[in-house]
Amino acid sequence: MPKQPSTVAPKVSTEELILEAAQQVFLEKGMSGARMQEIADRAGINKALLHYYFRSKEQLFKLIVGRAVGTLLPRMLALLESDLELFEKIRRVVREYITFVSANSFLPLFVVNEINRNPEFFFKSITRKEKPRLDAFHRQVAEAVAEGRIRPMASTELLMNMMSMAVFPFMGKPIFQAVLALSEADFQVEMERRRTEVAEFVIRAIQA
Amino acid sequence: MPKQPSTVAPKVSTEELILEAAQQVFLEKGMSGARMQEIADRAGINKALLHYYFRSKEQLFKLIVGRAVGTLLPRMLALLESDLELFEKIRRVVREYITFVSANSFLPLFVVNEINRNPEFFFKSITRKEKPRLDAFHRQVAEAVAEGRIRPMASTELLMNMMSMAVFPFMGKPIFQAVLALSEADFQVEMERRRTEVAEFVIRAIQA
DNA sequence: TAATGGATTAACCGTTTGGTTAACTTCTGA
DNA sequence: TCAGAAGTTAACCAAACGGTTAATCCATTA
Repeated sequence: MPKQPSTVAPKVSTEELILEAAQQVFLEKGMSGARMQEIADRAGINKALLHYYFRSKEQLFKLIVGRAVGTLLPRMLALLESDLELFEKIRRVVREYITFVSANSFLPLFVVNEINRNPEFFFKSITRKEKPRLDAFHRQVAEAVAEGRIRPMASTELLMNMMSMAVFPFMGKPIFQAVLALSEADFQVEMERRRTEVAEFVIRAIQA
Repeated sequence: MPKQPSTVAPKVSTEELILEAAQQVFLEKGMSGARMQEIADRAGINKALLHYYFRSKEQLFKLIVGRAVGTLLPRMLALLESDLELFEKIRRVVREYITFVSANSFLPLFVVNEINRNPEFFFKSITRKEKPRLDAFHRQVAEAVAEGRIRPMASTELLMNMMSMAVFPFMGKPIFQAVLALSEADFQVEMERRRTEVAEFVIRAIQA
């Protein structure tokens, strides 16, 4: 038998331990700031064992980046391409994205950083699978404009606005906290409110 | 005489050369990714001379961060605290911010990174000068709400939305380019449009 | 139970990196 | 004109770092 989960120790595999530790360290410090020794320490293993499982720092890093991008982008694209009614879609997209980012607040900055630092790698890794065409979303917006349900507006602009308002406050959290004098609790309350308010803000801005 | 600008060589001071080179390298690679040797090379000088002017990498880095934060934040706060009429203020803030970030597109990501990596240092460095109270802006929004000129809306939310839409598209540029299939020229056209459109988007969303 | 192969470790290695030293050059002012 | 200060350099150093080696541990199985 390949696994015999003891009743006392949950016994997480060493590989998972490493990946978890690597994710922590890379998200906190970035590629160049991360240290293989620290990853080993947090995983509770030897540094040599790290190279035994993942040949090099770069390989391990690319794996973590792939995981991070893979949990952020598909989530967004799938909802945008669903066949929900436009306003309902806006509400769902904003709500789900803010909820997810709330629980993974270091992820967006990490992903944005790495994609800016190494765009070619990113381009390849997403076009390798299916090219993320937002045809349905573009069409949906164009139709809503044509039917006069919303004001003339490019779907690209709409998308940028939604995503910006959903994600950026988490990246700029310390800045907003300082400038707006928000405590930790204040900030969380604010983000909780945005979960619904951002969508309504967008809808008011676009409806005819 | 302290300076005798030759007619042939403009003769930039070594210190400025270093700061310029350091800014380039730090913005591109971050603190841990930057190399003192590369900064020296780009400044066209010896590495020892770098330490002669700026004792350590950390000191040089803090200087660059200070300069970066100092060119981003005051610009925003001053306009927000000016006594322009609210809608006009929104138009001006968005326009000026997008224009500035267009010309310094690496700066926001750098600043956001560093502030997240080292929030205490940032908090100190801005509260040391005058504390950035946005009293005028908060009051202005509250009044506009009371007078029924705009819908009930917290000024914090309004500020976050404006700033997010102005800044984030530049940080997420490669992502948006990939997902929306935008060429370099397409992207620039889009940003040019946003220079005015974002403000109108905000105004439509908030007006009663 | 002995052999096999994967898992794990301590010790080590070569390179890179931030920083220093000591000497040399250039500038400045008395 | 010349002495001292400021500017600049090549060579060097110790620490940190990613990565390797060779030996040991340990579970499986024949």
